[in-house]
This record gives sequence, C-alpha cells and structure tokens, in this order.
Amino acid sequence: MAASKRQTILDTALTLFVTQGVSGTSTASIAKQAGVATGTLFHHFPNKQVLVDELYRTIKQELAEVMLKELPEDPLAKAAVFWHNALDWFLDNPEKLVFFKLYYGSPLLSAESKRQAMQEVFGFLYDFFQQGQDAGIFVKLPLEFVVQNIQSNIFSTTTFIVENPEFNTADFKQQTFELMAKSMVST
Amino acid sequence: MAASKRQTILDTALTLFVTQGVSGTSTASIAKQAGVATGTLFHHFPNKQVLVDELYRTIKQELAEVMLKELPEDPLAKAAVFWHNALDWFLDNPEKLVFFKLYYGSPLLSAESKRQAMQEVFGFLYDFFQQGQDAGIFVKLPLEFVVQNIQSNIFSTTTFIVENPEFNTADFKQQTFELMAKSMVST
DNA sequence: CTATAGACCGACTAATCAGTCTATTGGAGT
DNA sequence: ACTCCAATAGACTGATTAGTCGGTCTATAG
Repeated sequence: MAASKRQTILDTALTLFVTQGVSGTSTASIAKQAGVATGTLFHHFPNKQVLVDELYRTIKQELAEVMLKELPEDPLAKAAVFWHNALDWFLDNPEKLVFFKLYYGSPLLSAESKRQAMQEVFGFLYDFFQQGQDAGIFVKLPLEFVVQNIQSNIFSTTTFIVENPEFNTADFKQQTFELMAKSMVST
Repeated sequence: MAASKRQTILDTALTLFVTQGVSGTSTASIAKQAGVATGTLFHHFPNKQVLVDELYRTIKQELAEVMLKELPEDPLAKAAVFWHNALDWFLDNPEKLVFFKLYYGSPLLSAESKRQAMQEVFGFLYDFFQQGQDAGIFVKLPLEFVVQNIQSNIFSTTTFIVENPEFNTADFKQQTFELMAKSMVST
C-alpha cells in the first residue's frame, strides 16, 4: 500500500497547508513531515507554486468526478442530487474543503482566475441555471451571482456540519437544500 | 491631516495584507511602504501577530458601530436595514471586506475564536433570530447555522458587487435582500 | 533652561526560506 | 555484465524573515 513519495508529498502538503496556510508552510517542513529530502520534493515539483497548483488540480479533479455522478434529468431532482453529492464529498474530505476555501480566498489569485477555476468544478451549474431561468423556474438574477452564491452556501453549510458533527444527518442536509432551493425558485 | 505613524502602519498593513496575504507580507515591507523604520513598527506593535489582531479589532469596531445605526423595531424592516447597512459599509470599504474574509478564513484561528469574533460583530443577529423563531416568523434551524449562513451570504454578495460594479444599485441590493429573506422566513 | 519620556531610526542578528548541487542508489533494457 | 537514467538524499547557498539594540530626536513639564 506504500504510496509513491510524490503522492506522500502531496498528502502531507495538504495537511500542513490547511493547518498553517500555504505561505505559512515551508517546503522544508513538508519534506521533513513526509519523510523525504528537500531534493526529492524539488525533483517532483520544480517549485512551491507548482506543488500548490498540482494539489488544487488533483483535488478539483476528484471533486468534479464525484459531482457529476448519477444526475437525474428533472431539474429540481438534479439540483437535489448535486447538492447532496457536493455536501457528502466535502464532509468526507474536510481537509480538501478547507483547501478549496483557502484557494478561492487567496488574495494572490485574480478574480478572473477564480471564476475560471470555479467554472471547471461548478461549470455545469451555469447551463443548468440558464435553462431553469429560461423555463421560468428560477429567479432572474445574474448567473455569475447565483453560482457564486450557491458555492459559498455549500462551503458555509459543510463548514458548519464539520464543526458540528451532530448535524451530519440526512434530515439536516435535506433541510439545507430546501433552504437554498427556496431562495432560488422564482415566485 | 498627517495621520500618526501608528495609524499609517495599520493602513499600510491592511493594503498589503489584502493584496499579498498576511504571511506573504513582511514586517519590513510594511515599514518601508509606510515610510517608517522597522524599529518604529515594533515600537508600536510588540510583534506581527499583535499588529494583525489590532487591525482586526479596529475594523470590527468600525463595522459594529455602523451596523447598529438606525435600526427600526419591526423585525423584517430591521433585517432589511441591517442588510443594507452591512452591504453599503463593505462596498465603501472593499479592502476591509477582503481582510474580514481573510481573517475568518485563516486556518490559524480556531473555530471557537471565529465564533467568538463573529459574535462581536453579528452578535445581535442571534437574539434577533431567536425572537423571530419563537414568534414563528423564521425557519427553525440552529442559530449558529443561520447566522453563519447570513454572514457568508453578505460576504459573497458584496464580493460579487465589488467585482461587478454595474450591479451596485439600490435595486439589486434590495433583490439580494429578498433572496436571503425568502429562504429565512418560515413557510 | 534642563530633565525626562517616549517616538523614532536603521544597522544588525539568528533563524528560516526556497531552491541548487553533487553524489549515490537501484532497477529496467540490452 | 554493463549502461543508463529516474529517484533519492542532504549539505549548502544567498536572500529574506521577525525581531533587537543602542542610540538620537523632540516635546513638554518643572
């Protein structure tokens, strides 16, 4: 089961980044904690930024694959499954949730880069909402706004459940979905 | 109108923190940009952490004072004024918005510290919602969840408007309030 | 006028940073 | 058996870090 050193470095970096921040974590400490030499770290990743980007890329990839599973056709049912998929994955991967929040909250990333990055994960939400708006099901507000709102809602909800595990129940998750959906459905 | 050096240091630190992150900003660069010697910075603030905390404290204070102004009695009207006060202040102070997001998103702060910090700014929301829930006006969900949800909603909404200034209109702000309120009012 | 206190300065230090370099290992292909 | 190269190691480097220290300047109180 021995993971490759490259993967061990990524795993270790994730843990340290989400506890100390990215700038607050030295490459030396990652290497030490991962049980490799600094030379090994820089053999696999030419510099620290590439390591961070690669970490984001792989996590985003994992999430995207899970999210698009088993989506039904009916718009509202689709939205519900999407919501539960997202919540469950973040709840199973709390460190990755924190890393996403760090990454999207980083002042070093331009608004444009973030929009683009978000589109890669939550991209299908744009089409989905556009269609719902055209059909008169969803509120007529800027797509960009709606998608950002839902994303921030997901982060906020999962963060709450992670910090209050007694609410990690199917019932509560369904309630949060209805809360979000109620605001989005046009009246 | 020459601001004190202490204040200049705080102002400069805010600007640098929100463009480069806290760990990404050296004390030397703050001093240089502020036009003071490093010794002066450490004369006013015993260490970097105290500077960060002091910055947060003063910003939080400013916000709290603005937020509690001119609140009417009627619960829904009160919520509306609160919403607009918060939005307008953050829109007038975009750097302080980013700093708040950084601060609350920092992995170095414990969940408990954040809860406590938030209570100092959005504290009256707890009582407000408790009363609304008791009166059957608002959805019955954990107070902590509701308050965190609204706070994240404020951050997300103001961030959107900052990045899309064409939506900085009374009309749009009112729409976002109704969106938030619709989800909170019990059905 | 003088004594005192606190604001201010910037060279300095010890530690830490990201990244480099040279050397060694071990396995895969021939 | 030999060659080759990716993977690994860790000592090393020059730059940068947070914070210190010895001392100067300035305002005000006695």
